[in-house]
Amino acid sequence: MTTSFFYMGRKSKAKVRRQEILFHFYEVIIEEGFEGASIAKIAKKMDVNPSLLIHYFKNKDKMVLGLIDYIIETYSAQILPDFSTVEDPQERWDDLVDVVSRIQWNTFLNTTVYYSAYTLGFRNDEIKERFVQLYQGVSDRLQHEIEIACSKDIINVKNPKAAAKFMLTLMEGANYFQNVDPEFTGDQDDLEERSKMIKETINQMVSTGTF
Amino acid sequence: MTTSFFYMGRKSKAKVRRQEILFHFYEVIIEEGFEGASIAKIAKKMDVNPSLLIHYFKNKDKMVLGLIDYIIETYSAQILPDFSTVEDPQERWDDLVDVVSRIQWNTFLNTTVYYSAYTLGFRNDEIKERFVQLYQGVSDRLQHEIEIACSKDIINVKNPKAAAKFMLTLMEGANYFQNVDPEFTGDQDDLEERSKMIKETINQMVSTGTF
Amino acid sequence: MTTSFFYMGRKSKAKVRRQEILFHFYEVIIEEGFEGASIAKIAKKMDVNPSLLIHYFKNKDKMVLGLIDYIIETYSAQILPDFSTVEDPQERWDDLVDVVSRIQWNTFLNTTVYYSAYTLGFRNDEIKERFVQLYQGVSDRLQHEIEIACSKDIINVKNPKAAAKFMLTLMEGANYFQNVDPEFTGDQDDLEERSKMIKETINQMVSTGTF
Amino acid sequence: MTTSFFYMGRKSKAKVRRQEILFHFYEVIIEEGFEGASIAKIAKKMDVNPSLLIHYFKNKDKMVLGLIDYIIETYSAQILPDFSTVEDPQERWDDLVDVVSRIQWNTFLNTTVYYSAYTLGFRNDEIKERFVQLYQGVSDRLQHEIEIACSKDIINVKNPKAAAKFMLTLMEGANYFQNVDPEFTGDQDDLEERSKMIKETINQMVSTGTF
DNA sequence: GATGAATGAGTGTTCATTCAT
DNA sequence: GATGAATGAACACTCATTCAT
Repeated sequence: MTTSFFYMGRKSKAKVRRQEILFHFYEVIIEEGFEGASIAKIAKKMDVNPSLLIHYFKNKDKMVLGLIDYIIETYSAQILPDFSTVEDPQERWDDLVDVVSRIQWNTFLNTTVYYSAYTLGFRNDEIKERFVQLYQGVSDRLQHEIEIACSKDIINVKNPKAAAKFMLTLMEGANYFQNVDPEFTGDQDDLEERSKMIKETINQMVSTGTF
Repeated sequence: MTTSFFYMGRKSKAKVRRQEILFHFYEVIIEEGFEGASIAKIAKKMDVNPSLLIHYFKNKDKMVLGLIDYIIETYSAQILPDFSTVEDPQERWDDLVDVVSRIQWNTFLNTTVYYSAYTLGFRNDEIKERFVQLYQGVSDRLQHEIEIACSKDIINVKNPKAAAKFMLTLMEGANYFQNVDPEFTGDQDDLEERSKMIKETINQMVSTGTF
Repeated sequence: MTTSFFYMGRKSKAKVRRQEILFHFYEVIIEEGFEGASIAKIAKKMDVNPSLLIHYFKNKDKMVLGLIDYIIETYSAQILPDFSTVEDPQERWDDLVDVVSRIQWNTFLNTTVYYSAYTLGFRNDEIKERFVQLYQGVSDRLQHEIEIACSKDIINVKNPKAAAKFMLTLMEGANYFQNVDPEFTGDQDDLEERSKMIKETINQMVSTGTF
Repeated sequence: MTTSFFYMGRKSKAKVRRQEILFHFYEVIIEEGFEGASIAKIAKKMDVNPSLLIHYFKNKDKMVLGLIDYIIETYSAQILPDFSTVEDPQERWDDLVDVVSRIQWNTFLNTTVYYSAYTLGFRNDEIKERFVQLYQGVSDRLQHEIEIACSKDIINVKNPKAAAKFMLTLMEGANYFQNVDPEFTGDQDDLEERSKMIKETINQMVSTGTF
């Protein structure tokens, strides 16, 4: 539908509304699970008519895709800070490893929502592709940092890509396992200890020439 | 209650039926996702009446719990073989590391089904508990093997529990990451290479006194 | 779903229920038009749950097809009586022409329902086919009567098929036109007059060698 | 109210828009049936906002009435040409019969649309009235031509109105029947043959004093 | 003149489940 | 042990329509 200059009609609220809807979608999934998150429930939570959600997303499938994007953007934006401002190379590398070892993405992304989305990817290529790209992006950034650290002789790695993947594997494994570790308390000491272990593992691997 | 032959037969039939239902439940989840797996669809696939499923499981919640058990039993039974028959300690350790590094549980448990079940745990304590116990069991067995290898001076580990957790983390991380790695082809060479890297990582960590 | 001898389950009411549903479908169309005949309205009229209609017909399309069959069976059963018992050939022919000239199928089939169904045929080959066969059947029977009358020298027709089609055309045209004729009162005298004219037309055509 | 040039322009734009909407309404009915022709679909086809259609027609009922008018105007305009310019009375009559025998109104009016509209008349007096008047008009014109032909001794008819109705009946019956005649191919020869038969029938009836 | 926001009733259909047989 | 009848709540979605801009 072309919007001519003369007949503009009502101002679009689409961007804000869509964001708002996705936020509530997210909230309902937390409370009721992905399979329990119906349009009606989301609408009720927003105190609007269910058909309004359809108005903004055409159908639920597109709403789910919107949510996936929302999740992935959140993840991307928060998973790794920008290290390019850190001048000292040793410090830059230490910062990176520090961040990687401390990451608990269930603090900025609800676990149920995240795993629900991730699981959808196995039966939906469009969704899978987004996750692939997400991890590709993170992997690339890690690789980039590894290469820099390497060039400054901070670490010793022949295959930066493999090393980046190893780091990612460790990050994800730690996160995954945390969910089922009965000894995981979440308190500061526990987190510190785990972080330290991951850090040591990484440093061990990047200094002994394994990669 | 007498356990006559007849009674056994009856009981066994119910058991078989339940197994059969769970198997089809599993299959439907693969095709339609957890949220798409309805009693009607399962019944259709089995070519029986939907009421029959209710008859055997009382309600769907209990059917889901049955499925979780089914999954966890499968996982438990297949994740790690029994190494107690291997006499040579070095060989026993090598076998273990070999198995751990090669594990791809998506070969014996469908990824969608597994992650769906895993995700349910975040909102259902009963389910969570089963997963916790599952990993606890695996962790205990790994720890046990580490202790044996340690006592025979094959490896050098002060904190066997931490080492076991590290191995689990690596296993799960590798599995998780595989799903989103665009470079993962699944062919023999690729698998071999990944396996080798995990093996080296483990051996590196258990020999340098990190744990 | 196979119904073994041993486990028969509950007795099927399908045949009766389906008929009952179709009857109410028909009734609702009369009151609200085809486009206004929703499953909910039919169910309400029957004082049952809407999902019960789905239970018996799977979906609305199949319900519509069921209705078409219902209509066509009614039409077939009532449009022409059996003339084979009439022994005297002249009487047999006269009876036929009498019936044909008097037919007002809106007395045994509601006009809205009938035309709605007929109209559906233009966009649905399955429905169209049923109407084609319906008219084919009537045409065949007319042709058969014409041939008999011909062989007994009651009438003089070289092309019985064409004559049969002409009679059908006249029948349908008269019915169609009646609906939009402001002078059509429907009272006895009017009907008689129209009937007489059709009769004369037919007899004129089958005696002067037009066919 | 002054009919200034400007005002004319505005008024004309509305008229054009309304025509445009009705045209697309018509098109959607062809594709989706009357019951499937929603405002949203029409708007989508026109690539305008649904509210615009309401803006021009107030509500759907009035849009339907507009469509009926559109159909009836088209029908009226095309069903019978003006014969008043034909001077020779025999030729004039022959032309008329020729036209009548050849009419296939599904060439200038889609069958689905026409029958849908016609069917609506049974439950809506306003619509019925328009169809009645439509056929009244056609009937009057036929009667007029019959009277002229009679006065010139081309044909022999005592009851011109009855003869006109007969012609209309034949026209409509032929059209109706064509839709369900499996032997109707639509090719030139077939049409020619049918046309010839109708022509003969008419001429037979208007010369033998049946009317 | 035209758009987009928003509603509320309604659509067909699926859901898990109960109960009679 | 198994089926089929029946329900009632819920599902995603479409409907015509109103109103603000």
